[in-house]
Amino acid sequence: MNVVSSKKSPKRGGTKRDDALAREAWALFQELFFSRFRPRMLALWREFDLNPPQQMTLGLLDEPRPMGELASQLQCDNSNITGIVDRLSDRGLVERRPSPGDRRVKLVALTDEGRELRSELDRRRAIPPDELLELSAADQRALRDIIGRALG
Amino acid sequence: MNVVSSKKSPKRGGTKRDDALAREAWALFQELFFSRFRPRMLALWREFDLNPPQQMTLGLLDEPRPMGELASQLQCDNSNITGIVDRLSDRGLVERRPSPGDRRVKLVALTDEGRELRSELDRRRAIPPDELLELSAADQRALRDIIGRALG
DNA sequence: TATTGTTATACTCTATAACTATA
DNA sequence: TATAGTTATAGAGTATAACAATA
Repeated sequence: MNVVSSKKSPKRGGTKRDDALAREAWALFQELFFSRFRPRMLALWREFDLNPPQQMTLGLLDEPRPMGELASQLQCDNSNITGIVDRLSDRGLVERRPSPGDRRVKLVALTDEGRELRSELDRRRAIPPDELLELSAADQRALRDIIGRALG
Repeated sequence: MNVVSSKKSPKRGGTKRDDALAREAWALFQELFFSRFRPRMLALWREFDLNPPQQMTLGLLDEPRPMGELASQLQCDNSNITGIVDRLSDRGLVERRPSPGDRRVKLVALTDEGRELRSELDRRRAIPPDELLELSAADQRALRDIIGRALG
């Protein structure tokens, strides 16, 4: 993942294509994520015996959601969700419910057990990695504010 | 992925567990990655007909590497690499070579075609997302510097 | 004996197409 | 006719265990 651009900005600054700074920031962002944060996340999910789509599905179930909405959030076909929800359901973490308005729709909801697991997962997910904890308070604040602006 | 902590810092500041800023930064970092950057990456990989492990494997092949090293970088079992490399090899993107020092070891190397695809992939991966391009130059610079410090 | 990579097996994810029950 | 979810099928990722070749 060594995609750091070493290109320098042009002599006449402020032009339309002067994206050298953004390229450097993006390269470092990717390196930080893939080399440090991603392995940590995978380990956490494994600890809860969840693979990525299962983890993502639980993460979406703040409230009951239709199968189709889960599919679009997971960027996969409707048919995949059937199996994913089947397996979470076999573990007693989620259940299917009828939808009041449309009898074709099934809502997926957390069970009590699923809610417990999801809470513990949220608690653990919210703990910042050492790389962020070791930054100065000023850096932490600036990072928070900049990412907030990036999110619009 | 709504894991933003709303906890405020304690009255007597500077204590050991005062990590509220880091928690906020981390929550926003995760939201930015999962809701904006990850879908973009998946789309790019799909454009090249690569799934995540294949994309990761090509990304590691700056130079020829033993199967076992690929396995440890991908955090999967040795046996999985056999199939992943088989399929990349069937597409003519990589090849197995003997290792000079140890006849048990096989080195995986990019073919010419693999090198071309990998270069194009790197070029596309290096293009910053709009969320970063639209930040002010000051924010881009600060982000680059802070992430650089986080990486140590 | 230990290690590298493969094979065999089983389970899960993923996409496509055909099907059902609703709308 | 169109839509939501399922089933059937096939290809790919993943883990475990057993294995061959080599160290």
